[in-house]
Amino acid sequence: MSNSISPERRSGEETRSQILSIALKFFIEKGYERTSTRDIAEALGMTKSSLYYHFRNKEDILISLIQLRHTQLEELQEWLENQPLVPDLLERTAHRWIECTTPERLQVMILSQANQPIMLRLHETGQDIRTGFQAIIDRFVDNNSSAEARLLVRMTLDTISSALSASRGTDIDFYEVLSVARQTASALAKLAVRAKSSDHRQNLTD
Amino acid sequence: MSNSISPERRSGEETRSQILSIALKFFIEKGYERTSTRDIAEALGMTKSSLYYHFRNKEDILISLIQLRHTQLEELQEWLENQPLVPDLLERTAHRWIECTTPERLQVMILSQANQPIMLRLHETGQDIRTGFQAIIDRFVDNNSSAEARLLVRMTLDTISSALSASRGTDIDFYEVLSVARQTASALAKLAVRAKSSDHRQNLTD
DNA sequence: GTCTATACCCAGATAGAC
DNA sequence: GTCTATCTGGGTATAGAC
Repeated sequence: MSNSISPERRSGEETRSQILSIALKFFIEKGYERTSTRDIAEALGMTKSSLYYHFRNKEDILISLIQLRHTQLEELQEWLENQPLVPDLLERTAHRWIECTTPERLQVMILSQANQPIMLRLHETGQDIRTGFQAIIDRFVDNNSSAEARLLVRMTLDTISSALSASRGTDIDFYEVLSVARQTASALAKLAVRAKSSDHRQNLTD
Repeated sequence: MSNSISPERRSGEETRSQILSIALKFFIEKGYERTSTRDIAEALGMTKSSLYYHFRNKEDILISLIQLRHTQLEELQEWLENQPLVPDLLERTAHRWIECTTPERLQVMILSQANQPIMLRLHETGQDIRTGFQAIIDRFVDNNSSAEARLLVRMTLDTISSALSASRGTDIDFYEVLSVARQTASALAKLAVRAKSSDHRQNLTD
């Protein structure tokens, strides 16, 4: 994580993670578009063309950062598959997702929120977190569910994002964001479950 | 709002709003960074340098679009000043804010969410919506309030954003987003009021 | 395998003619 | 109010040094 440049040659993997680390720092500070490959390269004591040995292009660096979250999503998916579908499962799933959020992960979430055009392109090729979420959401809603119920389930699992984005520009810290995310997840889970059961009643009378 | 280009000379204000209208369309479709000034200019049958007569730079176009929302925020502020501080005022304020949201406003919200580095810079100079929100939030919380209570109030007023961002990439429509925003605003308002009164009890025992 | 030099293209922006 | 010409700087491709 150090900025100092070792005079000796770097090894491949190490250089790669140094690039990612510096890039995350710049992307958060100045934004992706306003960070030039030159900024990143110079901070590491190399030229910008060297970056192109490790990454296909600038966007590839951003995507690599964003995809660091995938492992935890897969773990959540795996855990969820083995759980029985009880009424409070949605709330427990949301809390589990919040629990495994580290400060580094929050920074990556900020990055994702700030670069939605790129997230959109990732979404089109099915490589984004949101697509991974879909599998989880499908556990809770089906084709008969109303749009409202589907949206409420998604929002229940997305309270970290909401809390994070509401906290932007304030002095509210990491733990308070997570605490509020937990509280709102519980409240929204109740709404979602209620919407779903009202869908069910609706369908019976059809 | 028409795309067709009139052969005769345009008048100043008219050209300006034509530029804004086309720019909004491109920024939503392709994103701000991937829209070139050339795209905008050619769609209007002019050259890119002509744009610089009407706007200082490309960012100025985006900022002008985003600030179209300000009027409604001021109206909300004015209304709120004349309301007595009763327990359900937060919920009613949130609903009122949701009620005055048009489809065009939602598009501008998508723009704001997608361009957070620019929003951040606007925030630093106090020109953004979030700063305007602060005055409203101050009506509900004071310096004694916990960070959690402050964040919950902010989230209560921000449910359109949350619902909108959760609906991205789905086929959920405008009215469903607003309906869910209303439901979650009511649930969050209750959490916020509860957090505030628990702060109060806390302060009494200090 | 790791990195540099260099050249290219395109986008944003400016100056000044009409 | 709009144009042409031009500048600057960033991302990219490639050849080749170590």
